[in-house]
Amino acid sequence: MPTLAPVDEQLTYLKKGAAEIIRESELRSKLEKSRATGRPLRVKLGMDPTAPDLHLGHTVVLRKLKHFQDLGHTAIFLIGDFTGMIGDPTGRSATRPPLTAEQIEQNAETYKAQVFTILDPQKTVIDFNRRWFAKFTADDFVRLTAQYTVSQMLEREDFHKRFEAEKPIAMHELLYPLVQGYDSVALAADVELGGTDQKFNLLLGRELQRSYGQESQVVLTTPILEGLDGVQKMSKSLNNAIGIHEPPLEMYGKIMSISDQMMWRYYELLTDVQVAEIEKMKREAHPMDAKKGLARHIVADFHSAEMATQAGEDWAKQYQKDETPDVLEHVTVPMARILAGSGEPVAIKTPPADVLVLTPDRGLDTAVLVRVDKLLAEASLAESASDGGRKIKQKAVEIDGQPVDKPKLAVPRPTRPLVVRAGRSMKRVVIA
RNA sequence: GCACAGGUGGGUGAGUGGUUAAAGCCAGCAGACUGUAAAUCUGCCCCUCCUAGCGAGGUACGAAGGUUCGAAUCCUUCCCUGUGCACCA
Repeated sequence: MPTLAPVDEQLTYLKKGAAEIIRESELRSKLEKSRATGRPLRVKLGMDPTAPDLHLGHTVVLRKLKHFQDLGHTAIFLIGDFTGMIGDPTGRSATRPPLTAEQIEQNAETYKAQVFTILDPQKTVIDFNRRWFAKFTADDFVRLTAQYTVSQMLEREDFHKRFEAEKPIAMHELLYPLVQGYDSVALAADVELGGTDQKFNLLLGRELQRSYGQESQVVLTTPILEGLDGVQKMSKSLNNAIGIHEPPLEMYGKIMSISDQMMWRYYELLTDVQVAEIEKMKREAHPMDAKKGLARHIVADFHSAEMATQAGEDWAKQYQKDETPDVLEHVTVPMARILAGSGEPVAIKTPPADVLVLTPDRGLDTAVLVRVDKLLAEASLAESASDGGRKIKQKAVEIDGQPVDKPKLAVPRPTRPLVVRAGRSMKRVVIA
């Protein structure tokens, strides 16, 4: 194990981008002790394998774990396969069906892969809380629940609010923090990381450790990243998220669409750009250039520098110059699903008024008629055929650069790929 | 178990028998504008079909039945949530 860096240096590094550290003095003394003994700190970050697709919001805390890892401490990524089995009940209408063991395993695998886009696989300890909860007896459970009281539990803000508002609180929801807190006991964690929304749970871990005769962990929270709207937290279900596996151009474009104000927060929480440098850009750089820089940083992190550059060029083509990007998402649409009428080839020398004939096809004799609204729906450029029809009416659709104002399109055979644009999104569509 | 109060579109929240795919607001989408954005203005915002039209049909107000020419609106049963009471060998 290499010698750990001086404590002050470590602290500065770790404090950057942290929302709160409870308590900093304890972290300092833990760091000091660790440095003196050469024993790295055990740093825990837990996630439930319920939503297997990570987005940039999740990476904020992962990056913090990485920081600990960079300093030579032990990063423990805990997959809450037990807690995941219980099922997170926050959704109001339907109780989520409990995940099966297979789903959990599957999710855990995809989790690992995604987490390693940030963490160093060689140095990361992956653990599962099923490892200890599978052996938990009813006795153990009673002992665990006896460590805490209902009123203490109700201090938690969301429980409190729901209680006041006479909204339902399921029993197992109350159990959740206890179970999560016990993970820290089982792992003998020195530090636990989490979003600020996890504060209560993390603090509970401290108390439980004390109850079980351990030294309390230090809690370090990271801010919850706002999504593309700049207001609500980033979340897939709120449709304001940037997934870490999104294609470069899409990722780049989404970052470019955030507000100027939000971009600084993204700089702070999602890049390693120094604070001083960020401040300098705020004063001197053109917002658009700064934002392009941000987009390039982030795309490079999850793809590569080359792809980031390519995405930057393509983005400029699509949104600034109104050209077609070099790298475009492909999608194949089965002809049979989008046919208009019988699907019999028709003469297009004199096309009906509701049929669009693309310029290069003008001289052709026959073609098959397809419905543009369905084409959009099948290519995921519209939510449904109805939605596609609306977009056509709103003059949001272009095919090969030509505005579409008709419900049908003449497609000659053999078909060629078409560049279809619906509003902001654009795809290369192959009709097969 | 009993009583009371509730369950409306992605979210809020109107609507108590009939110009209603269901007000308003928020979110979302599209167009104009722009520096990508923000702000602003305009249109859209369940699905399907087509002759693409202020077209036709089908679904929709917890669920299922019923009353009625007609129900989100009335009745019945059921489900779910909350509160109070009861129960607690």
